[in-house]
Amino acid sequence: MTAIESQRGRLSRQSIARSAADIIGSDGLGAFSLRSLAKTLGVDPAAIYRHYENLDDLLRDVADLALAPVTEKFVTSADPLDDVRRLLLRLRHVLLSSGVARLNVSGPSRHSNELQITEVMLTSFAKLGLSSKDAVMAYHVLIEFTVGSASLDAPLASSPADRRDTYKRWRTDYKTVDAETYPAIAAHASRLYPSSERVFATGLDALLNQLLVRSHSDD
Amino acid sequence: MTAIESQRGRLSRQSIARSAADIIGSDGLGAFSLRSLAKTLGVDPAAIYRHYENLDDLLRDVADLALAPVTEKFVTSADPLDDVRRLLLRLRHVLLSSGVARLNVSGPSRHSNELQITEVMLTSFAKLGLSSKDAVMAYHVLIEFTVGSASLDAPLASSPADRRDTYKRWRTDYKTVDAETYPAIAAHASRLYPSSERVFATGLDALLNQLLVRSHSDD
DNA sequence: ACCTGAACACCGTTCAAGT
DNA sequence: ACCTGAACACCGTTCAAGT
Repeated sequence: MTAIESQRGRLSRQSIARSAADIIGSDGLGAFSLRSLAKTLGVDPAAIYRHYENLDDLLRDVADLALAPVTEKFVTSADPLDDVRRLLLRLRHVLLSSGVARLNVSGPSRHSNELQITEVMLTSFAKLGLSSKDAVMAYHVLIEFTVGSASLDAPLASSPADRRDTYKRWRTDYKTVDAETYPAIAAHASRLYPSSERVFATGLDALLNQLLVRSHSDD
Repeated sequence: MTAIESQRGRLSRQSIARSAADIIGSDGLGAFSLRSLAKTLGVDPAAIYRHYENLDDLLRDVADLALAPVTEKFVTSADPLDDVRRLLLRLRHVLLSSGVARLNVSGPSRHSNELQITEVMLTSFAKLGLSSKDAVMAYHVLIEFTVGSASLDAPLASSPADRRDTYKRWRTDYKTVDAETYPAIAAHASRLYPSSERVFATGLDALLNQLLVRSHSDD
């Protein structure tokens, strides 16, 4: 109910990043821009440049902010492999539900939530007896798979029902391909495009399984 | 040497898509826009809309055009698993070198080059004795890993030397994290960020290995 | 010190007009 | 039928000006 009395000191990196994360979380990445953010904040677009160098700089903060729920209240168990599994399933879910999956932040942000995820994974691998070399490699492979596949699945993240419909449409599209030129596709058409959750879970388990095998030979 | 004599009939879906792929291939995705493409073609931006419904429609063609080298002169061997391995290494390389890795084309284009890749993979899995269900799942997992990780590695694709420098910088950055809060990261700092090629190769081999294991139990 | 306002150099897309 | 030109509703970013 209080009217805006002063335009000074209202902004901070925190309040800007949080507002940006809110816009992306509720209306999607497509609804976000520096200008739409400024409008939401009731501020001139240029004002943001007093707090952030540029859009990339801001998005790095937004991405890390969105990752907070991944390690929040995460309790490690006696099974380090299951810990990693649960953590990465959480990571995928958070990336998709927060709307930041498609955010083009290149390279590690090295902010707290990202570092926390890295720390949990590397600790788990150490518990599993992996060498430093294997642990680091496992970390990168699993992160690339999780973040990469979340990024590919993100555009379909609108609603579960919409997603199923999209997949269904793609499957029927595959049925129309020429069976002479593409016999294998024609034969598998009805099975193509299972739910992306099942694809991810299958790939994740395959990778985790193989990490166990690797830990035997290298110890 | 012939001057432009007529503005009519100079455009086609083929010539537009090819020109777009050329721009992206030589100057990168950042240099491409509908307007920059129109300028290269010596045409008004609006002219493109006579041939393509919108940008997404055009990019679908561009993406498939870029995939041509993947199956070109690809010869299958007596080892179907190695065929898949070679195909996906090619796919990654083409995605990165053509500049289209970051192209946000959601869903399958169902154009010829994409279908060709799908056909080779599904055929190889059949040769390996995988069930239809397992073959389709393997296909999706491997494509998500390959396309997803290429997408994440793309921004670093400038030059191999630049890439190494970037990784080196990141590794030294990790050495500055607080060793009390992040002991595992501190312990592994010097090893973090191995070459993305090695990460991909490791993940790919892990997944392919696991596919063999799976094919035993489900036959 | 922090925000505003205007400007710059861009976008994708639409639509009436030309040929 | 195909392309042009102008317009619309946007972008991120810079910089002088206000308070």
